Amino acid sequence: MAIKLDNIFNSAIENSLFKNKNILQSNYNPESILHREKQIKLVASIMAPLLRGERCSNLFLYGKTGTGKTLSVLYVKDEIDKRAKDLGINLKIRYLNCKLKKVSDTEYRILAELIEQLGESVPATGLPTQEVYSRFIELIDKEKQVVVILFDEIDHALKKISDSFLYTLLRLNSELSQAQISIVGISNDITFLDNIDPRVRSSLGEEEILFPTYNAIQLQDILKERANLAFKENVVSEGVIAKCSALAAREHGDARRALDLLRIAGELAERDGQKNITEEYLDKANKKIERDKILDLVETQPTQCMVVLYSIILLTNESKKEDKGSFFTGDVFNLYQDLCNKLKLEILTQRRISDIIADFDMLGLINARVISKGRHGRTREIKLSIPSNILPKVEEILKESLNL
DNA sequence: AGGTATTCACATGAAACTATTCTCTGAGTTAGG
DNA sequence: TAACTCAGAGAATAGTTTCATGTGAATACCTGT
Repeated sequence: MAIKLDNIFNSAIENSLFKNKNILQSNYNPESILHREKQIKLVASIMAPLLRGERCSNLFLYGKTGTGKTLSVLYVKDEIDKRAKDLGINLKIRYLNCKLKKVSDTEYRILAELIEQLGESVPATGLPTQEVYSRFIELIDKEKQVVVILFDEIDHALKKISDSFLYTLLRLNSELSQAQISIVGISNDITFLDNIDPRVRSSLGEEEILFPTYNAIQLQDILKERANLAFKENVVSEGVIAKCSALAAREHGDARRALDLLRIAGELAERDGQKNITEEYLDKANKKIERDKILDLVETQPTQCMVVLYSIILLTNESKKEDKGSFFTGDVFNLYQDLCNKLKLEILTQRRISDIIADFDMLGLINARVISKGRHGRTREIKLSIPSNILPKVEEILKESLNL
C-alpha cells in the first residue's frame, strides 16, 4: 500500500527556490531594519531613562500597517532588555497585541494577559474584573521596578472598551508606591488619538512618533535584502522585486504585504517546478492572497451569517438576471426568513441582520451604502464585492455548510 | 412654480436578556486516626 | 478531623432581543402668483 512519495519529496527538496523561507514570514525579525533609523533612534532616546531605573514618558506610535512600528519597538525593547540585564536594573517590558484572539476586546482579558506575562495566572472567567485589577496592581507593586507595557494595535482594543480603562491605567502610577509604569501604544489608525478622551490623549501622547509609509524605492531595498537571504541565487530578478514593491506601494506601502506577496509567488513558482520567479507569479500570488482571505472569511462565519450571505448572493444573481439593479436590507431579510424556514433555523430579528450586513461591509465581502429613497425610506443599498472568479467556490462552501 | 411638511423603511444606539463557562465558598460526606 | 465532593451564588462574555430615537429626500400638500 506504500505510495511512492519519495520522488515528490526529493524533487521538493532539490528544487526548492528557498534558502530560508522563514525570512519572508511576517513574524521574522531581521537584524537590520532599513529606513527606520530615525524612528528607532527616537524611540530609543525616549526609552533611555529606563536604564537609569526611571520610568520613561508614555509613548504613542502610529502609522499604517506594515510600516515597521512593531518591529522597531521590539528591536529597541530587546536592546534595552540586554543593557538592563548587564546593569542589573529591575525592568520589565511586556509586549501585548490587543488584536490576538486570546486577548479579545475586554478589559478583563487584557489584564489577565498582562498578569500572565508577568508570570502569574488568573482564571479565564469567574472573577470580578475589579479583583483582577487589584491582583495586577499587587503583582506590579510588590517590588521596586519599572514596568513598560507595549500595547500593539491599541486602537483595536479601544473600539470596544471605553477609554476610561486606559485612563485608569495611565494614572496607575499614583496608586503604586514602589513600582512605576509606562505605557507605549501602537496604533494603525492615524486618527485614533483624535477620538479619545482628551485626558487620555494628553497623557498617552506625551511623546508621539509617526511612522510614514514606505515608498516604492524603500520597499525595494527591504525586499532586496530579505530576498537575498531567503531565496537561492538567481531566483528573483531585479524586475520582480521592482514590480513587487510597486504593487505593495500602490496599496499603502505595506511592507508585510510585499513580503507575503514575494513568498507566495515563490511557493507557487516552486510548486510549478520553475527555476525562478517571474512577474506573472506575482500576479498569481496577488490573486491567491485575496482568494484565500475571502474563502477563509466565509468558511469561519457562524451559520446565521452564512445564511445572510447566501441570501445576498442569491439576490445578486437574481438582480443580474432580471437586470433590475440593486437590492436592499429588506429584501435580504425577507429572503433570509424564507431560507431559515427551509433550513429549520431560528429567525433572527431584522435589527440583528442589519448588524450582520454592516459587518460584511466592514469585512469587504459586500459593499453597502446607506441611501435614502425619499418617501420610500432609508436603507442600505447592497452590492456583493466578491470577485466573480471565486464566487462559485464561495457558493459551494455555503451550500455545503448549510446542507443545501 | 416654489416652498414646506410628511412619511417611509430602515439605520443607529442603548440597555437588557440568555446561555454558557468558569471560580469560589461552604455544607455535607467520607475515610483514616 | 482533615480531605474530598458537590451544589449554589456570582461573574464575564458573546450573541441576541427590545425599546427608543434618528434621518435624507421623494412625495403630498399648501401658498400666492
